[in-house]
Amino acid sequence: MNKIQESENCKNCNCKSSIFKSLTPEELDQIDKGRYTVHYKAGEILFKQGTPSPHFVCLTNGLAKLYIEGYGKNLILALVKPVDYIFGPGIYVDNRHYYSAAAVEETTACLVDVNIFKLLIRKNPDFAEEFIQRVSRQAIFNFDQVVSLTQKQMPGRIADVLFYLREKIYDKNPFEITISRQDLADLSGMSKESSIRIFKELKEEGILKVNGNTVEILNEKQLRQISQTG
Amino acid sequence: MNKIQESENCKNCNCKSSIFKSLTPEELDQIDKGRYTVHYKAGEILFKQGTPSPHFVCLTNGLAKLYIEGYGKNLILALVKPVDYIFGPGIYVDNRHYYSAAAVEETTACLVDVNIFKLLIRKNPDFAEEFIQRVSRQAIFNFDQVVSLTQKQMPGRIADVLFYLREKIYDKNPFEITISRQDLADLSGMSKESSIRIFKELKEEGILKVNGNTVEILNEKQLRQISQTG
DNA sequence: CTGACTGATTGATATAGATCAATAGAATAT
DNA sequence: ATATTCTATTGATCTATATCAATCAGTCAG
Repeated sequence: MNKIQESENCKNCNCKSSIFKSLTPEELDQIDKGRYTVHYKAGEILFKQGTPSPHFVCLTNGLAKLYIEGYGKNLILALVKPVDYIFGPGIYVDNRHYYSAAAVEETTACLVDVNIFKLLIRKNPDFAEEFIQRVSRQAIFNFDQVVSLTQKQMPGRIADVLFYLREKIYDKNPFEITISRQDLADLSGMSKESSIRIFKELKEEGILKVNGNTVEILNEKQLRQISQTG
Repeated sequence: MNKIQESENCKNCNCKSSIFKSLTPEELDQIDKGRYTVHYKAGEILFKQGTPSPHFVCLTNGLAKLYIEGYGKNLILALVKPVDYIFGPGIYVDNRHYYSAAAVEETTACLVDVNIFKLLIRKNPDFAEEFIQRVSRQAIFNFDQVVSLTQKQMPGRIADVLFYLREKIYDKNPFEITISRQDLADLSGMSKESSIRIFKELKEEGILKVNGNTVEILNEKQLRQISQTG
């Protein structure tokens, strides 16, 4: 991920998430007061499922994974890249995290006091609406994911993950995969070995070109087909 | 489900969903203006995935299922009973339904104009906050479901569905299952035949007592165990 | 009462995908 | 440079679960 210029203040920060666009300069000042910046090395945990959630996280550099620690394995709900924020549902329920977050690459994040955020939600209807919109989009994404995971076979699920990585995360083709094969498996709800095997098959069929961690989707049509047929 | 007394007006309606508690009488009047009551027979569709979503639905009687029509099969996201509302994420995104809803039993619902609802979200911060809380709880529920569906084996998934039915839907033990075996399967992400088989096994092990459609959880501890071990 | 449709049940079979085990590379430490 | 550790890869085996097919029970129209 490209390095984004950080700022000393939320007002003139060019890495602020788009939901903040409806906030006035004064409101951004409020946010800024309860904010601090933290750096994480790859692999480090931002927060753990089950722990209290006193702030929400805005990613300004790097890449993080959000994952549920289930029964033996993990399920990756989403990857988060700059500039996006991580705002779990627990904040409006019992102030706990319902999933864990870990840095996949070297990562920088702003932590913002959750109470200030909640206050602004009450005060600024545009901001509230923007927020509800984000939460809604997230829910729709989760629907797609759960259908993919429960109704498609492995090749379809891997296809979906590949499209996700290309369109939502790395934003180009070819792209360099910076997550591990285990992460790939946790994203597609299968064993690490299976994800590797499907990956290989797609490569052998000429649908993917794989060079180390650099992946290119050569035959988009066919991959789309695989995604559809499950 | 017991029949709940309906009213001619939202203000003195005793079947209003609890999120409306933060609304003033005037605001309830507004809701009431764009509201109408509809009856559905068992099996009838309230709305279809993909169609526009001009109102949100508040269930006052009966039982409905919310389900995603996937690749060949359906996935039931939730059952909805009185008094609860159905408010899909599409309303704040592109005004489309992202899942379908159908009556499982004879059902009555109030349809409320979505624009009035949105207006009140902007106007009344308590209402907005209440709404966000609901959406958050829903998200947490979905997390639990996706973990159950992707990481547990069939007995664990059926156990989860049984607890769901007892605790969240029928609210008693023994309870009478009013959904079909196919619905049971769509709730637990497996084939109809498999759901029947697991059901039978639980009965034979003495964990369940089954009499027609009346089910009693006899050994809660053991069923909880099955849910845990996957 | 009787055929005919629908949902529930059971059994037999096939297979997608997990698991286990071994090896090969890469990366990091000594 | 070498040892060590961790991740990636491949192969062999096993099993959970789907699918197919048949039967059974209940319900409804005539």
